[in-house]
Amino acid sequence: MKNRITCHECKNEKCFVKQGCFGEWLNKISTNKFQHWYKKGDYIFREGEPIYGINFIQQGGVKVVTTSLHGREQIVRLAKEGEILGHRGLGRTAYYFNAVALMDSLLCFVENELFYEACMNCPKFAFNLIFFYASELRRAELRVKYQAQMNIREKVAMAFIYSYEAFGMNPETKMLNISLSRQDIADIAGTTAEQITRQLNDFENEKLIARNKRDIIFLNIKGLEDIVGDYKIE
Amino acid sequence: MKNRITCHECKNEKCFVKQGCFGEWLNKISTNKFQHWYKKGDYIFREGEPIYGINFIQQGGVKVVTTSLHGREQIVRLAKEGEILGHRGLGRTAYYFNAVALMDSLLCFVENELFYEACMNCPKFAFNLIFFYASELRRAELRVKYQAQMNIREKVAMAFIYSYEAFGMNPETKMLNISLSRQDIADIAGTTAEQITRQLNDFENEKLIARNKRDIIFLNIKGLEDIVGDYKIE
DNA sequence: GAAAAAACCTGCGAAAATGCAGGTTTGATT
DNA sequence: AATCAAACCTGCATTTTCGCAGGTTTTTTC
Repeated sequence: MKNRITCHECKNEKCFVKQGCFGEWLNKISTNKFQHWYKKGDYIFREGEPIYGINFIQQGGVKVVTTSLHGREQIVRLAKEGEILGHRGLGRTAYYFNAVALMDSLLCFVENELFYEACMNCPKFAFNLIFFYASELRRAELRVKYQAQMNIREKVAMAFIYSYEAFGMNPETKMLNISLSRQDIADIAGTTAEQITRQLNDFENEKLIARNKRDIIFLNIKGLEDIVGDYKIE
Repeated sequence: MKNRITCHECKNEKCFVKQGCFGEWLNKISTNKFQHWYKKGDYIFREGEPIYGINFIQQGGVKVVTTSLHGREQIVRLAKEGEILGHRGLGRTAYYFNAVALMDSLLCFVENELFYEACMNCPKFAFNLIFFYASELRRAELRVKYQAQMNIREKVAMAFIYSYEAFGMNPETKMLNISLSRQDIADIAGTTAEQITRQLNDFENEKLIARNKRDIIFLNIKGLEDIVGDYKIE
């Protein structure tokens, strides 16, 4: 709750709240929201926990991940500052997935009642939300197809493209703006950490990617996109 | 447009329109909606076509399918009477998937403007829609995990469970209430038609399923659920 | 900065899934 | 009822993916 940032001060212009709520309702959310810092690796919520409200990422990055099965997890989404978190649970009482901070992150939390009231009273807020869901649904269903049809090479290329789109890269060093372990990348791609290493070798030989210690350096994003070129990327 | 069924006569009590719109707005939709029969195999919409409105299935069954790639498609959803169709395109101008009638089907079509107005003026309608999206998103993301982690046996079992949940079975004959080709099942499961045949052999030997010509007979649904038991089904 | 722990790399055999080809059954048409 | 086309079944070789095990590098801890 310390270092409190009001919605008016907040620089995330794409945040749903700033996009859809105005005047009285922006004030209400701004004064009634809770803020909390999570350290890298902290769980923001876990599957099965009760849902008291909804989160917005003020700073940082988060992975949404299924519970482990046969030793494997699946990363369902990467989210960064300005994005909403926990929206899958709307209308439900318990979370279905886990959310883990990928770096130190500051989250804004709005309780259910206030959120529902804002939906009812700010049509633009509700509408943006519906559009957002439609877009997320489309992307998730595309990913079903990717997992079903892509080979490992394509899946790994897609995992890097996805990470790049989610977090971007440092324009000078061309390094991915987040630290992902081989296992994290495997959990995005839907394969094993060993396969990620093997594909990294290939991509390095093809001058698509370089490695510096554990960091990924993007040499040729277009080249990666060409690998998955037959599939729709949006 | 012939055989017109008004919303008041309609027996699909779970339809979003009947659940969320009342009085004046139910009348407006009822009188302004279009109805159209599609024959088995007809395309209801195709990827890339402009979106003029949204569909509700009055009778019949539909598959939503990605465009073919390397000779493979992916069935993204099965939908039957009472369900909404085309909601992925909200806020967009062109469809992202194809919808094909699996049997002769009657669809109700509501144009964009009327639909948007109803959203704005019937809060329950908009709210139900948001909850529906949240639920669909959750299910789609679970399917990403299934495609990434399940083996063929589990995927095929899941495809039968999904078909059963989507369309049900005849209580006397225990036959699936829809005719799906091996290729259709493969496109749900995310594998090839040959694998479906092979798994059908196994399931038949295990007395989980029987075959009558090309129809599937469910002998032991619990047994199928046990195969995917480690995975969350919801 | 040394020691310990964690993450990463790589070769290889095993397992799983695929794709083809040829034969069989089913359903539609006349 | 005969014919034809489509859908289905099945064996087998090939390809792809996996998972272990042991060694190496990087990061963390004290």
